[in-house]
Amino acid sequence: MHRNGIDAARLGTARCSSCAIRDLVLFGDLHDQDFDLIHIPIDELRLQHGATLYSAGDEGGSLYTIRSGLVKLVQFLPDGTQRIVRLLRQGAVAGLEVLVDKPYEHTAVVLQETETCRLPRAVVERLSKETPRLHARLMERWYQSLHQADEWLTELSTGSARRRLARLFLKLAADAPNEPVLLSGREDLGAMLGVGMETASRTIAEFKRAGLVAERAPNVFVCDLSALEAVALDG
Amino acid sequence: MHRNGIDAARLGTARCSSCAIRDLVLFGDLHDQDFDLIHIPIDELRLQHGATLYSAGDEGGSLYTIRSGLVKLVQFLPDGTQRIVRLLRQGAVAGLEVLVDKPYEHTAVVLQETETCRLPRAVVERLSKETPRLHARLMERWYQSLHQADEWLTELSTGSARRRLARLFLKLAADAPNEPVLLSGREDLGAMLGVGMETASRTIAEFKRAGLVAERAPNVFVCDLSALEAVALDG
DNA sequence: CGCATCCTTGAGTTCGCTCAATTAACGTGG
DNA sequence: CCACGTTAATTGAGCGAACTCAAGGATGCG
Repeated sequence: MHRNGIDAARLGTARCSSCAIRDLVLFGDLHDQDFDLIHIPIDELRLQHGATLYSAGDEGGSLYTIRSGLVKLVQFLPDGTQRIVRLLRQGAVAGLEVLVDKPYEHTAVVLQETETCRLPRAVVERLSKETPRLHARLMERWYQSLHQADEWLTELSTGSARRRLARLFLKLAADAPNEPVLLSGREDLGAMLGVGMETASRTIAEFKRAGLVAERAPNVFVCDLSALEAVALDG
Repeated sequence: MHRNGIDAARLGTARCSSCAIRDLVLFGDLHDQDFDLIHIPIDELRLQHGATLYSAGDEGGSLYTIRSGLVKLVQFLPDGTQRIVRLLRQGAVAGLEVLVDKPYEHTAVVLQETETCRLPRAVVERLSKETPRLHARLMERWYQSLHQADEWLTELSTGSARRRLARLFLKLAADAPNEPVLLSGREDLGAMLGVGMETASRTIAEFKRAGLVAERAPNVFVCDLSALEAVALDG
């Protein structure tokens, strides 16, 4: 399952009822008696940059709740090129498709050190049968994924490379406006925006010259959000 | 609700238990006693080209099951341009977002004469509480939407206009390889592929000259699928 | 120190956009 | 029945953006 054994550290068996980010995760609404239904251990994992949660086409055994970090969902085209279709952050769920008995649609790769809970399919299905509360949570995750997919299409796949890049920075900075934005290389950047990596590099360089962003360290950017906003709209 | 009263004909109150396409629709798995729970009428509507099911931002009152026809989901960008993010055909559901208490994400516009069942939110929620069978169906719809969204991004928003157009034809012809493909104008075509309408027109013209497609009547195309396949891959 | 990887930058070409003019199709009213 | 107006589609010309191919720096690790 885990191709990069080196990069996957099993932290232990999760105790959901005392989860620190309980209100964010899939099982947040469950009660103690609900957890009694779980007889399969839920592993908690820490994964390093580059580790693979699962690969497209694998028969899905588990869903993954992202507790912290950043994960990319990659889709490969017949011609070999790849496209990043979504980013997953704290609270998101990867691998929902296993709930409808499909193999994984994407390859899920860790971009920044990630802590995740692996939820065996059987656990979610069992709980889903018993407790209506989980349904609402599940639908919210489906919605979030779908919403992000649509946003990705309209915001990051439409308009000039300048505008796309500006919108990406704004999106990544959105929930922590004062924190620097962390990226993971020009190649990935291109794959997110649907442009070549040279174009990504050139556009970043241009942004730096214009003072829209500054690269504090490799792939660590501080952004002038209002200036980026202007670029996202006017070009 | 219906901006185009002219184009919306109320066919009557649906009787789900004798639905002709029951195995395709959302309520397909329900039993007679389930339907007893419904005390709100489900309207069946016939809508003409150009009619609007709902508009982005509206507070969602209902979901819509597409019984036949073709509907586009359109998203408007801040700068005024619009992008078609998905097409809905027989069996698909529009407006799932109302189930998580969100306003409609898109504007849903009829491209080809469409028959649809309007499912008031309260009905779906009520049934969803009572019968687990509906959950599976609902998740399948979420999955279908998400899957299509991802496909749309990788197949119709990546690569040259030639390749995108070829892939669109293949996608539309997929479930009826011998039927002609129906489109709805170059403007919409551009909005699906993320290119200008002039480019859409030019590319169609090029395909016609090359014998890849033939336009039997305005917006009615017969396709050479294997030739299109080659274009989709090699360019 | 040397190799590998990632990033940058250049030059040339192609592709798609914009603006604009022309043609085609269709429905209305004279 | 034809002239007209309206809307959609086509086509051209010029421009700008992004791609490709390729070379040259930077950085880090063994």
